[in-house]
Amino acid sequence: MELIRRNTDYALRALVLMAKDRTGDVYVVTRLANEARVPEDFLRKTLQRLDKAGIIESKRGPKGGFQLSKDPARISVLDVMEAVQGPLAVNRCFLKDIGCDNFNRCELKEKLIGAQQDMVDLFKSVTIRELAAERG
Amino acid sequence: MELIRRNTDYALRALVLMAKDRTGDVYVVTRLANEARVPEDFLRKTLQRLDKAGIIESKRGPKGGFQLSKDPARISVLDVMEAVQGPLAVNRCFLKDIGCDNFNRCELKEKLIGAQQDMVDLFKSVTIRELAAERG
DNA sequence: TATAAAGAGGACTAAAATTGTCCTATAAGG
DNA sequence: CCTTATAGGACAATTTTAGTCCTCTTTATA
Repeated sequence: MELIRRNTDYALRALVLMAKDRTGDVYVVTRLANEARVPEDFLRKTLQRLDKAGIIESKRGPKGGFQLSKDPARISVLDVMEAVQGPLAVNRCFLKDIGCDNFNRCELKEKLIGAQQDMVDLFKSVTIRELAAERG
Repeated sequence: MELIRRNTDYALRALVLMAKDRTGDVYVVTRLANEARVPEDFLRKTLQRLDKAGIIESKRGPKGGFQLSKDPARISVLDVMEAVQGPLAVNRCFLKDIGCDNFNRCELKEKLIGAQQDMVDLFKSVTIRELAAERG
């Protein structure tokens, strides 16, 4: 069971690259894909989602590419996960738009609702800035 | 993205049923499946995993079935998740037997390792007894 | 203004994981 | 020895995830 899927992983790697040498540059997917060692087309799709979520900005045409649109300290792993792999939930019952027939009579609910929030908080507390920080 | 899969969900429901009216009885899968409203054959497979993990015991033959082999207060949701859907990990790098080529040089690692432990603790802290407790 | 360099977006395929079913074997009670 | 139950493996169906490809649009600039 893994919580962070490949697309989120790829997205995080790309964001870390962008956050690292932050000259305000625009990054072309080809370069990001090479450096992060991930499939280019797939990464592009993934970055498009980050764009829609307002985490990065895209620019078309020559000299185009992707660019952080926020301070890395303000981008959490949760933001990225949700942008890229959808809402985080302990299980189906807690998913937006799905819910559960049985929700109001369910014994499992009460405790798990807390667990879900804890998980959300957890991933909200880790930011790209921290991930990009060099280790000693 | 959901963390608790269907098989774990089914397992939890069955365990809660067993924990509730605890007469030491043995439960036949057919009954559990009906009451929990889950596919019988699939549930049986799932219960076999719980058996191997030592969470329940199986008895064959007439008057056979499944039975809790532990105090429900000593069965955590984590136990069930791991028995039924495998080890819990934030991502592949942290999975037993897989690891990651890049593990020692990875910036993502440090923070996520903490997140993983927090999640484990979280699910370890919720037990079947609590799930089975009637709500007021 | 033509060209080339990007991303946008959709269709599609491939692969993998998950869920579910079925068949035969084995154990055990009456 | 018959019936009830699980064990276990093979298999099928479904869903999710990952990845590719083709065409379109945007835009810098020669």
